[in-house]
Amino acid sequence: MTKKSKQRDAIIKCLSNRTDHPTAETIYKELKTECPSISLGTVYRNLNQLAAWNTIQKIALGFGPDRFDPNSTPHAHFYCSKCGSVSDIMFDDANILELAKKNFSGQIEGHLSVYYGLCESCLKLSFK
Amino acid sequence: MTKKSKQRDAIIKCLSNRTDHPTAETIYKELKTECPSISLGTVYRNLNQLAAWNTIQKIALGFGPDRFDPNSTPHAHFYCSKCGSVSDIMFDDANILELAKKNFSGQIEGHLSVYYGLCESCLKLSFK
DNA sequence: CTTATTGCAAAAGGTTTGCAACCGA
DNA sequence: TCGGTTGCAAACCTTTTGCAATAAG
Repeated sequence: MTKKSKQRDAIIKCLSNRTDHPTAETIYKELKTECPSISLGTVYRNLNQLAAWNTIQKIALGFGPDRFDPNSTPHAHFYCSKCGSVSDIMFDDANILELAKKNFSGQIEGHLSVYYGLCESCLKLSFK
Repeated sequence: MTKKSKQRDAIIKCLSNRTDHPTAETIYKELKTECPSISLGTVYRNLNQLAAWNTIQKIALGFGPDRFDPNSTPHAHFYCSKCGSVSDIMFDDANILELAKKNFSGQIEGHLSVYYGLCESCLKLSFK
């Protein structure tokens, strides 16, 4: 049986208000002001729990700390190698999964997909 | 100027003889018999160097230790969530990159792509 | 002789975990 | 009261790094 907790609620609220796919540490620091007793371990524990419940999504970039996304629908992400920002790339995965399945003899259940390069604003800056 | 080293050659040879995308630790243990003085730090240093030279490829799965692939051509990988094996999925990335570019306003330079599920042999076992 | 490379061990970075205290049902 | 949740700190896992010694050119 799962009980409600002030900390978990605060974590969900904080994550839902953001579109920047923050790290556990970022969330921890933000919550520290409104809930000074919270600990980093609790943030990690709750984020993992929420991800296991498929309420949120954990995004591994392949380097550095994991990011978290309040949108648990499977979608690809983009990492800007200049400013470090992470954003969504929304498009239908179906064709991609089809293509992958055609080329693989096992059973594909999911896909971690991270594109990298220059985000829109860094791209603009590089032309100045 | 880059000098040749017995250790680096042994690492390349070891990796080239494998198709299982080993971790640095696995390579280290295998080399330990033929070259007992080698250290894990040296294995990491060389693998990173070779990846930077684009001689090999470093594969981040998003969890656990990184894997290494003697094939530096960009291609997707598959991780079996049952047996932990990593294998290649070869197919043309071009359409996928096209699709991603259409849906993103920045400049995409590369793509980390890891599928997961059951590999062929684990799939067979699950029907027994 | 010069300097890239090594082995070693310590440190870094990110995350998990054990445990006693706490709090919600 | 019962057991899920917390805060804390220590442990963990993987990888990087500083440094003196070694070896390639």
